Amino acid sequence: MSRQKEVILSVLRSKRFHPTAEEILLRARQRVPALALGTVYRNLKALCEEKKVRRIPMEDAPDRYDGFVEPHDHLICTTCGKVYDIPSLQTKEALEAKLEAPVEGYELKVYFTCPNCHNAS
Amino acid sequence: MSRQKEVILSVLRSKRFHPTAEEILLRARQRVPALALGTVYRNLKALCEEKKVRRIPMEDAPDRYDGFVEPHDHLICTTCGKVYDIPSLQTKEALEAKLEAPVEGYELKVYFTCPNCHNAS
DNA sequence: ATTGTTGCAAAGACTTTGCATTAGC
DNA sequence: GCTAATGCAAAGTCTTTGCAACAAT
Repeated sequence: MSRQKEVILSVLRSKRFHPTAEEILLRARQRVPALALGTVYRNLKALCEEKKVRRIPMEDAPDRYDGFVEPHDHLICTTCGKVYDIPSLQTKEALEAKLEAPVEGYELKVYFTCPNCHNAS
Repeated sequence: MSRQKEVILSVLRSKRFHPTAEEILLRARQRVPALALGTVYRNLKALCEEKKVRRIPMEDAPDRYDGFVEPHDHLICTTCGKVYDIPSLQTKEALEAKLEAPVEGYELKVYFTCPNCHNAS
């Protein structure tokens, strides 16, 4: 694992947040100043394939990435875009039982207005 | 409602499918030959805001659109990308009860391999 | 005439990729 | 040395937008 990949992964594991590729770049550059955005994307893609990182595709904004890969769902503020973790509200097995067919995975996103944004309005 | 918008909506309501903007363009041009892709996007956006159409954001492919707006979820083939409707597996109310917070909406996508693609492999 | 929409083409946002260079065995 | 990964910049994909022309009152 290259230094760059290592740093990108450690940024994602450093705390529970859901940064974009750009945000990862900024933090990782504190340790690898010459890091390029293309390298961030390349390594994120590889880390996702290795199941070490999870991508959170966003609807109208850059995708976010999650260093915590145990099953959980996401709660997304429709105002500021911030992403919160929530416990899994579905299981693959329950879905398979309902659908009576094998399921490869699922993605549940719940939209709300976070307390900050709610108070601000 | 302009002729263009009307035709776009009727394409989406003509049958249960989940076309991309391009696919809508091709079908709508049978009735409005000069139709432009920008106009399709503009009208799709308006129709979504009017809640007459639902957008299905896709992860690594052009978004798809759905002319049926009653609550339901989507089953997506990871091989061919085709989208199938399934009955709602969640309700907003159930989510609110679990999360103990007001919820604006949710999006559940379940991934599988459709029978066609499964047989082909 | 005025207002809203269109078609077209250019711009935008995000992500991927080609390639010469560099890093690590 | 050889291979894999990088930085950089250019290209790619999908979507949005500015604007002059057109439509519909």
